[in-house]
Amino acid sequence: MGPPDRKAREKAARRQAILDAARRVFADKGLRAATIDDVAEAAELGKGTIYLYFKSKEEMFAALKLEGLTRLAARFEAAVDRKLPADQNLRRLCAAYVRFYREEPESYWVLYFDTRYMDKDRADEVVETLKPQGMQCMRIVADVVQSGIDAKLFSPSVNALQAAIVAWASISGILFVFGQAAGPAKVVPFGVEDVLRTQNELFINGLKTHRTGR
Amino acid sequence: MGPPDRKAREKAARRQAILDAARRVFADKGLRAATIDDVAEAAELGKGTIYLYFKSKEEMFAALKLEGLTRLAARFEAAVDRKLPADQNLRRLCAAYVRFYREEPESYWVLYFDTRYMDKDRADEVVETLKPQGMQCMRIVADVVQSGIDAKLFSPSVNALQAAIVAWASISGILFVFGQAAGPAKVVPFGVEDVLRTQNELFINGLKTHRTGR
Amino acid sequence: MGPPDRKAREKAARRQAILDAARRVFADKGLRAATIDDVAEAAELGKGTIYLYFKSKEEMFAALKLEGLTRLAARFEAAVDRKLPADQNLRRLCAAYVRFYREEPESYWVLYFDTRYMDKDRADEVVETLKPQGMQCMRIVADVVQSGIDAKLFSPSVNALQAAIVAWASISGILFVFGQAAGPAKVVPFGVEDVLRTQNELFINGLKTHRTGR
Amino acid sequence: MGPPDRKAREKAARRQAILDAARRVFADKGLRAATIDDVAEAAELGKGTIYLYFKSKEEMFAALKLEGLTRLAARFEAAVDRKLPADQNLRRLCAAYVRFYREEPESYWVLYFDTRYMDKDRADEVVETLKPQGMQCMRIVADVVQSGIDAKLFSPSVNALQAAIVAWASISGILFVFGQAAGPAKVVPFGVEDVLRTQNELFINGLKTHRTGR
DNA sequence: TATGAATGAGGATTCATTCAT
DNA sequence: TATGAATGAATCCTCATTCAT
Repeated sequence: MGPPDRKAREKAARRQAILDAARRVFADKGLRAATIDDVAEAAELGKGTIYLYFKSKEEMFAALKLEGLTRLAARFEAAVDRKLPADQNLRRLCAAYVRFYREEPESYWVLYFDTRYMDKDRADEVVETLKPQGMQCMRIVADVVQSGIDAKLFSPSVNALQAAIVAWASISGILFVFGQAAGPAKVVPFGVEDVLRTQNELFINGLKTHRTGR
Repeated sequence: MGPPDRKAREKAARRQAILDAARRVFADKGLRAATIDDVAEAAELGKGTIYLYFKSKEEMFAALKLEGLTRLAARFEAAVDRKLPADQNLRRLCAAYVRFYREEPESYWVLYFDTRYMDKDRADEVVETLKPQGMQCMRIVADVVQSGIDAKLFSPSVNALQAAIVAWASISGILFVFGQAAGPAKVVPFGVEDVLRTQNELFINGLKTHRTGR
Repeated sequence: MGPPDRKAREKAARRQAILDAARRVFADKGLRAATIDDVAEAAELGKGTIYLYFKSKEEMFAALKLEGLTRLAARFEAAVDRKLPADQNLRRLCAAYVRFYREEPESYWVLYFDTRYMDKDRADEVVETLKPQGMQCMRIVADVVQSGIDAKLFSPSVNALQAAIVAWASISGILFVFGQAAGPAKVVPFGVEDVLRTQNELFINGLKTHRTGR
Repeated sequence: MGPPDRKAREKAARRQAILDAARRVFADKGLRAATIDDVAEAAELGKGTIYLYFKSKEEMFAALKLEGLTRLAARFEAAVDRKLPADQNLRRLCAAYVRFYREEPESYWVLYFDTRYMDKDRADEVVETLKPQGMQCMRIVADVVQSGIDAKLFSPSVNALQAAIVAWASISGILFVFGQAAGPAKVVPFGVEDVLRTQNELFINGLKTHRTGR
């Protein structure tokens, strides 16, 4: 715990401060319009300093993605109560996701921003970094589903991990589609909450065993 | 049906040719990186000519969105066979969507591109233009769900239109999440088809009446 | 007076119609912002047609200049009444100029637009075209001054032509300076009419013989 | 004074260097044809750098206008010698203006460039900035006229400020009209100096009391 | 380590002019 | 003669990134 350690801690703190500033700026001006200058100003740092902590704007995005995913994982972790039945927990997970979306929308949006437009190499790097957190999120959901299967609440033919992905992607998709300024969701007379509730019930219901199989 | 008619037809054809070129360019270089110059070159036209047909890059995007939605609606229309049971039709609709995504991915991606980053006014305009087609897509799905309810295949407590949105957004979300170069979906050992099949079955199952309500 | 004559007359009329349209457009949108398209539309002609009558935008400007000068000369001609004393006539000329400025401001502005920025050759050509009309305007004023000298109303040491130029340029200068959106004249609490009246009286007074020479 | 002071001085110097380069470029290529690239090249700076010092091309023009006016005010200030009679001082002011025009014509021309074609808002801003300097120029001339009135050299019925404006606008007008590549002044056999001398004498003479008022 | 001035490639858009019909 | 679709050079401005201090 000598000086080099303190140095490292300070460096990490500064890096975090930049990420926080970036998130604020993106929330304000939108992902597209925000510039490095904006971030630097918000962080009360020189523009050049940003580049001491992030090789490029893209890397900053990647870091933000990772952070968002980490925050989401933490919310998921906190949402699950092992003493409750699986369907209850799924509802709680869904609610946790929605709160995440409501409370820090830019953390949500940054998850879906721009990855499709990175170079392949860059993208692969990012994926590599994101893998553990992404997996953890999936794991939490999958575990809940599995516990439901184990408790005979859900059909034994369900693949827990696949179901977790379906849940994740469905909810993400709904939030995404509703979050767009223009989008198919704008043409219907429902709010995002209504649709999410429906999705949740259909999903949970879908996991259960039916008298009449298909 | 004299010359003015031919003029109009030629104008429409040229416009269409530009849209086709644009779609190709976007598929090649990605939505973000593509420039008007690229489109002009692909269309074998001067840069200025593009502006005779589209007031701005944004308007071109809007046109592309509308076109994509129209194509998708047509595929949906063709996919439904009223003589089949509702669950079969839902599977066919899902398959149609996936084919759309496979066969003209850029038509899919352009639907979700950039709307969140437009000015509010511009976005509202675009929404207004897109509404009819968007509604039609939803309608087709909703009608199938309703027919399932009427046939007692699905639970009477289901709201057909909401279910349609859930289906739409879920599938869109899955495609979106899997289409990302980097994304949570990259961390799991399944292909998009597997997940879509699971989603489809869960969804259809979810619509059915259970012995045990929740 | 056969058909070729009619052709020529029609051509001239069309040309005039274009100039009229151009003047209207320039008055509407400002000299700078007006495009050939605007003129064509205002003239209810195709854009290409404009080029059948004017080799270039610049030539159209030159034609407009000539026309403006001709109109001004006509107003000057009409303003002078040989039976009145010279100072009266000078006031009438000044008033005629102001009316010109008030009633067709674009004719005024076009006189001063852009000439400084033409190629030397082009400018010389234009000057050559403008010379007769310009000279005529000067002549009218100079004749009035000369008549005042002859009538012993004005000092015999005055050079009539130079005085005419002074009058012309002074009034033009005042109108110009006051017509600017931003300009020194905007900082003073007088209207253009006040200043013109003052200029007029000072000028006329200046032409008269003083008891005390300088 | 420390480094921040030096920084500020350097920044101001660079800004000034850009303005100087701009003036040179405008003198070379004409106000219209000069581009930001030209200015950047002349200043031996990158194009982007210009935008660090001036928000837009228009702002650079405004700065140039202000600078020109300030230089002119300084020349006016220096030209007046309170110990001399008012008519002498008026001649000296006129001469100072002409020297300004001869020695830095682009400073003169930029004063009259483009203001008529700015947006109203932009123009108002510019006027606001220019007001103090513009007023000072007028003041200097008006004070001289007033001193002539006080000394009974000029008529007591003269309004000093209006007379100042007349003088200013008349001389500006003459310079403007003679400076045009094409213009009415090109048709007469006098040089600008002749005409200015005439204007000067007529003006001064006009200010004096006549035996015969009108 | 921190800075912010400098950079210049890049991109959207405009518009005078041409030319095939 | 009349047209208007096509053109592309020209221009302003942005912003991620570098680098000397």
